[in-house]
Amino acid sequence: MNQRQQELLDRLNRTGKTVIEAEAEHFGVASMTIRRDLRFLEKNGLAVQTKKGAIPKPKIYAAPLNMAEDSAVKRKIAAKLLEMIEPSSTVLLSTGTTTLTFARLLAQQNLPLTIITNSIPIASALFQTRIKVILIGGELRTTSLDLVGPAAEKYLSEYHIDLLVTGCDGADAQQGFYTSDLNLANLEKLSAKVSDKVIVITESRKFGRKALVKFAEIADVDAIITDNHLKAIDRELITRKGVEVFTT
Amino acid sequence: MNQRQQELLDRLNRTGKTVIEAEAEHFGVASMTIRRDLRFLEKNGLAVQTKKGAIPKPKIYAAPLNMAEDSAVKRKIAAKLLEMIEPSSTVLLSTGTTTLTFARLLAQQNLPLTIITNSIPIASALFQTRIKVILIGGELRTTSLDLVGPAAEKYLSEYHIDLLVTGCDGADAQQGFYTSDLNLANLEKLSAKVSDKVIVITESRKFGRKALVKFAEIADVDAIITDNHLKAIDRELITRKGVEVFTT
DNA sequence: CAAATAATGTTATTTTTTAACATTATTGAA
DNA sequence: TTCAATAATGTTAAAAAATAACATTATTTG
Repeated sequence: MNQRQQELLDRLNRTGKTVIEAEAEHFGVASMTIRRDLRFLEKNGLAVQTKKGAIPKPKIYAAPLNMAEDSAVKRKIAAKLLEMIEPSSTVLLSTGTTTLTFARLLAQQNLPLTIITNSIPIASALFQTRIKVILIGGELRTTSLDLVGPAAEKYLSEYHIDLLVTGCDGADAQQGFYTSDLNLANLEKLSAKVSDKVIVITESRKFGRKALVKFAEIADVDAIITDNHLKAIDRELITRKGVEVFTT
Repeated sequence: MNQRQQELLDRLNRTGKTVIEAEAEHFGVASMTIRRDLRFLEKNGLAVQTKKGAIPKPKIYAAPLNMAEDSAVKRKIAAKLLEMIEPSSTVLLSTGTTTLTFARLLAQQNLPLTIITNSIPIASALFQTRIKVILIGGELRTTSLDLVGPAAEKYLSEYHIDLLVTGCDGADAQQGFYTSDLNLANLEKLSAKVSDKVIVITESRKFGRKALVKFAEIADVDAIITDNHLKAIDRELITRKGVEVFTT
């Protein structure tokens, strides 16, 4: 990589994008040269060519972040939740793919909020918005870029939260909510304890699937937001326990 | 957003990219329609148009991660530091570009270590390695994806650290080390207090530049690692205070 | 130094993108 | 329901961008 390509990459990384014609002029070279540079950077995994230039190659967190495909169902659930958020409140947003979808939606709004989370992808999604972000410390899970463990619990225990928003790996209309990680289950239990209100957001297909550890009873939560494929019998069971159900 | 756009976005997120002509065929519509869809997705911050299609919008602001250009100087300093690391020790790696370069080097080794850090880029760099990573919680700084503030200090105060490795924004051979953020300075002071040993790694060009807040005296640290352009007079002043100086 | 090689520039050609308008579908009010 | 209004999609010509191929200029190296 030559001097010009180095500088080009630096400028690209600093500004977030580059435009061929402008760079050609800046460096005083033919635009074909910049095109060749961008091809080179792309081939080496440092950039992705766009319409008239390039952007930096999406980096480090890309994989774990993309794994949370923003499905249409999740986006609808997130939109429903958004209606219920009080401006200026403090919301604890637990790790998960549905909660991440919600965070991305939040990032596009202009709500004054404080978000506390144990998920690096969620914290990143809210980076450089009006939202004040507090990341819970703890041990980094190698599977999902989030923070759990006793240290995380200790950290969280000092806070008071208006609203906890969490997802789940499995749910049962009679039994409650499940997750597949013991450490995370402990953190979820504590989260509910320090929060005034608890909302679970989850795709309806999670109902009927149990996972490793139960972290909450149905009656422990105030509301569930899910999609409109929730079975009538499940809905009935849940509302009978005094828990509100919202569907998309 | 209509049905087709939803599905297009889902496919895009699942596969990581999309090609106009292929999608036009898949949906049985004119390629112009897919073009319009991609424009729409781009306008809504969900995708970035590329040469013949689009990729998902990079989920995280890339600049602070990339800003740590791994300069040759920084890589040499990092290599020097690596020689001094005790296996199985607990190292506190503070936020900064030079420390990030070191983290990237660490990720390529196979050392059993525990790294505690307040930097998301550093934690990410060490993701999925043999290294156990503990991320200090706290308030997310909008400039640099790291965590500071009273909560971070409280969290850190519970730990005992073998070695603190930190950089600086400015240094003076008589006065000490400077940073440009008050919150970070407080955290650095505390970090030194809970650590047995302190090493500062910094490019020599930082000497002679003072920044907003002093966070340590020269004599507070055990060693300084820098490049071989450190002025002889500075080196003399530092060693006279009983602080070791290593150069690349 | 001179041949070989690499980098850059130039330009004609191809491909992609856009804009503008035509056509078809959808909506909503009478 | 009909029928205008509006929105979505299709078609095509024009513009812009990207490429390939070759010319020219630097740079290396024996």
